[in-house]
Amino acid sequence: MSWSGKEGGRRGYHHGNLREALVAAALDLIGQKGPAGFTFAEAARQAGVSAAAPYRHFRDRDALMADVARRGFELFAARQEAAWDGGRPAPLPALQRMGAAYLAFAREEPAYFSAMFECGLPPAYNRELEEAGDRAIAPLRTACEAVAATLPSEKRPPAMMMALHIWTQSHGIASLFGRGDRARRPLPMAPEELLEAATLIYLDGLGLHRARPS
Amino acid sequence: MSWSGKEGGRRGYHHGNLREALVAAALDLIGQKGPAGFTFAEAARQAGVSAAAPYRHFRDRDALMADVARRGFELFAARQEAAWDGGRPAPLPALQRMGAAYLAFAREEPAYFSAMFECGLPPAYNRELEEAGDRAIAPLRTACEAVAATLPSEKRPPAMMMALHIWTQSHGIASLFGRGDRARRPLPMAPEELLEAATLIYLDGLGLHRARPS
DNA sequence: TGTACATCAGTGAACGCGCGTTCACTGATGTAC
DNA sequence: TGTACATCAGTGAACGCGCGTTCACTGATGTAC
Repeated sequence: MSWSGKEGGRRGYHHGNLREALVAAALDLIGQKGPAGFTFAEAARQAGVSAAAPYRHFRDRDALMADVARRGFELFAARQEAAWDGGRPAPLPALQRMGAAYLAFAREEPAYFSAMFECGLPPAYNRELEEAGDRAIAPLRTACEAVAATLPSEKRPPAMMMALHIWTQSHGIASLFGRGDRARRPLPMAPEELLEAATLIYLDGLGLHRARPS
Repeated sequence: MSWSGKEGGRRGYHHGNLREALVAAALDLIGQKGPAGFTFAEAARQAGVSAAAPYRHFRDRDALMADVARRGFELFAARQEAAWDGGRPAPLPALQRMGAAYLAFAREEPAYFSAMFECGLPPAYNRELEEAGDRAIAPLRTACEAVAATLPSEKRPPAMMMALHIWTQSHGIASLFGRGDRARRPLPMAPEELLEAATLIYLDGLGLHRARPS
């Protein structure tokens, strides 16, 4: 990332990759001070350009924020997809991996996480953001369909409801106890354990029979 | 609330109840523009005093924010307590009422809700805030103990784990889909239904036998 | 009941600051011929 | 290969603004006697 500005990567009058550098700077600032403590001017400074330069690439601060959030959703979706890994070796452990991946994302990418969920912009700020947000839940939905298919058909729940249940459960744990920034609350156990137990109990309630650890 | 300033409630040189008026103004501003869009100066203006006056009552902006959050936790705890209502007529429906109360709080008091969970202050900003936050989960813990007591003792889960599962599930639904402000996401059903279904399935998974609506 | 006085909760002016945004401009790039 | 030129991505100075915070101050309150 020689264009991020911090390493003095300017190559002359033209920056070369200012758009990317601004995103990197925004991410860095959001990570340090939260979504509220990030300003257009400081992102420019960190990228090594004048305060007017960002206007060539983003309409305003919100537009940059939305782009960061959009990228966050894309990255998140890719991580979820990777965790699912086609449901190998079996849907249940793969689904559990997705839960762990959710928490890992919140911990390791707190800047993306808060841009996605706590930046104050409406989820439908623009079409790109809205669609990225929708796409981000798709892998979980797919996974829930596969898990639901292993249930007896007469008590098979709607996959979308399952996905929403697991999504909101993961999100609640991540945003209260699993985040990587200073808003994290103390918890007498690992967030991963809390989520894994919740998911197992939930799936039990759906009739998924399995060996339960005593 | 004649002291809130908006109705011109000043009674003379001394405000009379500036502390409360500042809290009311903060709440109003947070509700309108989110935690980030609330400033000390504007709270003073809304309370009808000079910008220097708030310093007689709060060390700085964060201290006022923390006080709003603390009051939010107190109010929330009272609402949860009321919803539980001693577990009448039975623990399960009373627990369900608490879930509904969680969502109702998020919807009806979005300003308190975001001050409590999204203001950017650490949960242990000061002792008062930390303790109020801890007290806020107590009613749910009590409820979970009562529900757990109805389970066969050999598979009775730790009440604290149950409470954390239900808390985080409620919180995830509330903060993604159930909030009363513009950060709310669309959902193809009522958040209350989503939460109620999740709780029933979860309790089923814990072995709580009940008539399941087909 | 009246007066003196300590205490307190406000004022308002001032300060430095950083932000967002606009503007005419200019240096660099790349393309047509 | 060289030159002219259009386009583009930057500059830097300027603007108005609102914020946070400090300061010496002053008006109101309430209490002791």
